[in-house]
Amino acid sequence: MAREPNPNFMAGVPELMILRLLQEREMYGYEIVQAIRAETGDVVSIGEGVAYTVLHALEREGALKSRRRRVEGRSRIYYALTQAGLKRYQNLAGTWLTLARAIQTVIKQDSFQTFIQTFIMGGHHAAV
Amino acid sequence: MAREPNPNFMAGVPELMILRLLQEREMYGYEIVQAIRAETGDVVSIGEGVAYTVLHALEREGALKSRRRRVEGRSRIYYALTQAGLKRYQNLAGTWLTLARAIQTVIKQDSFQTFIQTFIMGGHHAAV
DNA sequence: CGCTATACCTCTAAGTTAGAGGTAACATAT
DNA sequence: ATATGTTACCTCTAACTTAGAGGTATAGCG
Repeated sequence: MAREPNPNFMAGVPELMILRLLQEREMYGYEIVQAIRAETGDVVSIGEGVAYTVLHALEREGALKSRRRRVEGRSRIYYALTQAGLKRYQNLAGTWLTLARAIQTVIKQDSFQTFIQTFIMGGHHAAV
Repeated sequence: MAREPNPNFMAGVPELMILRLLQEREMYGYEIVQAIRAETGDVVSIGEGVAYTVLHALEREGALKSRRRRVEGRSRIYYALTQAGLKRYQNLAGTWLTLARAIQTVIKQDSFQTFIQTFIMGGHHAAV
């Protein structure tokens, strides 16, 4: 039960990513976790525990609805966006775009340091 | 003691913003809170409680050092980055740039919805 | 049969944040 | 002098998010 110092770089990102995916098509938990990694090139990687927690919370709040399906002999719980869920995604996405822009602007003001980060030190990974 | 549902859109943003400012010059808590609002055009607005909590934590961890100064008859506690603090800022900034870029890319894939958010619904504000 | 991958789930510890609350000094206006 | 407002510091709690460990069960393959 040794716990890392936990950087905890962000909040709401898992939810945002999940809503983003479900806005396109119905998906199941396990699939969502893999898809987020694939979509962001591993920049964002959420654990299964977080994924299911978020999915359950969103369903409880009416943003998602689920149905059990048997596909290729496997039992899966597919989640789909409700109208409320779509609205929630649009709000979250809007807020994040604004925030992401603001942060980039502010941080990039030290261009020397950005140069180093981007071209010399290379990429970064955020374990969500 | 009525509590809002707490959107809690992000984590680490207050720390990032504070380090960013102190990387330029020595500042005091109250000043930092105003500066963040000004710098981001109110997109990011951290409460005093959060600001002082973060400042104290960062000092405890050796990322900042403080000194009490009397300026214009007012007693202020000025915080400055240490070497460790600078390093910490550079790491955090790098991670956030990458994250912000990834999120923007992913979200902007639904361009219709982005169009609406950006040009029709207008800006968003995030209370951190 | 044992192994791996799929697929679901729960729990705890640690962390962040909002917001309410509080103190004190100074500045200006009444 | 007193009131009000601003500056400037601080603490506390409740709510929430997250990481990570742990657990179950089924399917497919060698």
